[in-house]
Amino acid sequence: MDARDEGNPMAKRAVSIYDIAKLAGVSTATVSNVLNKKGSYSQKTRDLVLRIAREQGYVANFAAKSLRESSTKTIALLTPDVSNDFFSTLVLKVERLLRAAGYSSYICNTGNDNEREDEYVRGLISKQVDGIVYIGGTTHAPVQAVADLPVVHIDHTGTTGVAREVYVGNDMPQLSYDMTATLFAHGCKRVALASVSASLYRTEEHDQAAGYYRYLSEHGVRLDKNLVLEGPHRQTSLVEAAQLVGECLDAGYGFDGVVALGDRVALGVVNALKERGIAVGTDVRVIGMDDSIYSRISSPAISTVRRNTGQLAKKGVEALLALLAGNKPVQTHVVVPHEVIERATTLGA
Amino acid sequence: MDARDEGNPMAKRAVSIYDIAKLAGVSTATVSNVLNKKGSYSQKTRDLVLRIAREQGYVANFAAKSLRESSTKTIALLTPDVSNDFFSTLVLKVERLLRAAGYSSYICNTGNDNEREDEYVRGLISKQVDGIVYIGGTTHAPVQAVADLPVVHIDHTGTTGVAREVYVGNDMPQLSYDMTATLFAHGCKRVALASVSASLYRTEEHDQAAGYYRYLSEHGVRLDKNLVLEGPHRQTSLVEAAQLVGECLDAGYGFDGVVALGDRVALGVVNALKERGIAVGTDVRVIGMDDSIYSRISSPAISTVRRNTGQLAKKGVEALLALLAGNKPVQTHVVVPHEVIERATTLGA
DNA sequence: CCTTTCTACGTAACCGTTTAACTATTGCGA
DNA sequence: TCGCAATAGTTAAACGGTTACGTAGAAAGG
Repeated sequence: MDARDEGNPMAKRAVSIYDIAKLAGVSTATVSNVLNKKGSYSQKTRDLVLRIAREQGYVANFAAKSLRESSTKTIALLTPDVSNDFFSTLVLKVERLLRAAGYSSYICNTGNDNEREDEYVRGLISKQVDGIVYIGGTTHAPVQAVADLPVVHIDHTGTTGVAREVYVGNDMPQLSYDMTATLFAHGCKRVALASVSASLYRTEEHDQAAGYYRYLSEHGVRLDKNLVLEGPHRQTSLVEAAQLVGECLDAGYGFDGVVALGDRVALGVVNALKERGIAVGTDVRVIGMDDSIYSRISSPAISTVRRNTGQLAKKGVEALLALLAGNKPVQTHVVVPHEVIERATTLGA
Repeated sequence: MDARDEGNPMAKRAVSIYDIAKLAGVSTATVSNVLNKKGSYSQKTRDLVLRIAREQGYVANFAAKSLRESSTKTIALLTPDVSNDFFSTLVLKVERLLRAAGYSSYICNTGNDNEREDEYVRGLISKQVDGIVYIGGTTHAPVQAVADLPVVHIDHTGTTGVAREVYVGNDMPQLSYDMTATLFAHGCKRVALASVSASLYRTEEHDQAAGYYRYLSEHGVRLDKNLVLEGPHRQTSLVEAAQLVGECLDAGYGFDGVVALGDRVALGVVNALKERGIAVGTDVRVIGMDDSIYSRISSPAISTVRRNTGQLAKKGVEALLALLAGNKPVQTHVVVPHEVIERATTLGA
């Protein structure tokens, strides 16, 4: 009886390169060479080894391989909330591109909890990931020093202080500027700002609001603090947004346009307006942001800003692959253009 | 110069147990023992090793550890679509429970592509995951034989033919039965069935519809084929549902209730009805399923069925942990109770 | 004082792969 | 015929941990 067959009969060891070598009557080196198309071997040996490998259902031991090669061909994707439509879209697109490039992805949901994030990162370093992609949101505390891994931030603020680091995102101030401009272009006179996302996006959100303020000051519109609707940051941004808008209306602060920093927020606003019998798209125009499912399922459909997740993912992955290849990135801050999508809530009817 | 310091200066090797042993003047065995709280060592040695480990920023090499132990403490979570609210909730809850039990999760998005799923599974076996959890949807083709790993299915149909396998889910036929019963209890006479989810859930969906048919036959209600609204299965179940309902109305097939197999479908139905000026909740009552975000953001809020993701996750993880511990599962099919949540679309006003 | 039993380590094998370095055989040109 | 190169392999070390087993020294018991 082969020594390797002993022990717990339940736990039948997986077949290894060693077993194949034995069956084929060659050395493990040759088996390895054949399987990796390296070195030299005869056609006959190749066929034999391949046949046996298939017959035995051989599958390489990843741990052994990455221990030896000290490379895992795995990238960690850190995102605050995969159940967020925008983020999960981004995550999925990044994952697809990485897979096409021969990398596996390790999807981590941090819940925007810095402690959990650090815990994750420690685990990831232990797991020897080859790189890290932060997707969405903000990391408030400086991110834990991340060995010397390449890091890419997609729609994410926060720094790791690592040498090889690239940021990919939209020009958020310009984005809210364009949203505001769109409403004024439709003749709106009093435009409110609604921002009630979860605290996840605080820093980013601050940037976002900037464009609203800049538009007003550039166009000589007096800022009315009563029209800046900012709630405490809870999960249900939608319900909260509806509430804030309701309170604003009930308090008699009239407005004819709403810049909503997020489609969920916009949807809450639209619902609140509808409930009060206000004609959305004519009496009050609303624009959201992200071109997420929420803007499309709404009735009336919500105008929004497409942030171009496809490009964000593509540029991010390109940057990461460049870093992994050891190249210095061409630019450390990549800006992806956005696009205003007008629908019923600004066009009316 | 230490031999281990040679080579590419960029790629500074991570500090290993070997380095610590050298610095502490002990053997690697002792270091390992201290770090794992095994074996015996003096207080002095313990403190010394721990201090050096901390100072050097030691982090264990996961590949080496799992190669030696042939266990990764990692579970694969296979789900058709993480951007689906219901699935991602389930995934997140399962992940949290597993982490509490000391397991990492490897989240895989199969896109319900059997080929991609097989590719994933091969990779997972290579990565030596300790177990697999299928979350949501259906695997049409028999799932690839999955070594001898424990497998748990949560809200998922399809078999791996593996020895240690447990199913956790709701009683779907009963669920649609209860949905139908709810509408009839409100006095509805003609109840339609709308099912337009993506093909992801086909088998499961077939089960789902069963309760609708059973209710009708048990209560002597004649089945009107015109009220069974089934679209070709596309992604945008919402738009499609709205379209189907619209066509049905335009064709003059009246109804006063809709059983929608999914909240997205229900939302599409509600939107279509509203657009035609039909009073949802009084003229026509609608009930969805999953208690997802879609039912809550709708205005009017949509009645739905809570499937209890908390329990689904909990029972699933419990079963998996039992299997991992080598125990035979108490039951191979666990049924989690559901609960009808009535909101405005069945209660009116 | 001798034997036994602990305590506190050290030694070395092992997990499965890759790969540098080496060997043996063959072919071929000069 | 000799030398050289190419082909087809083999051997053994290395990756970074864990752990069975060995052992030196101290304490304890008779």
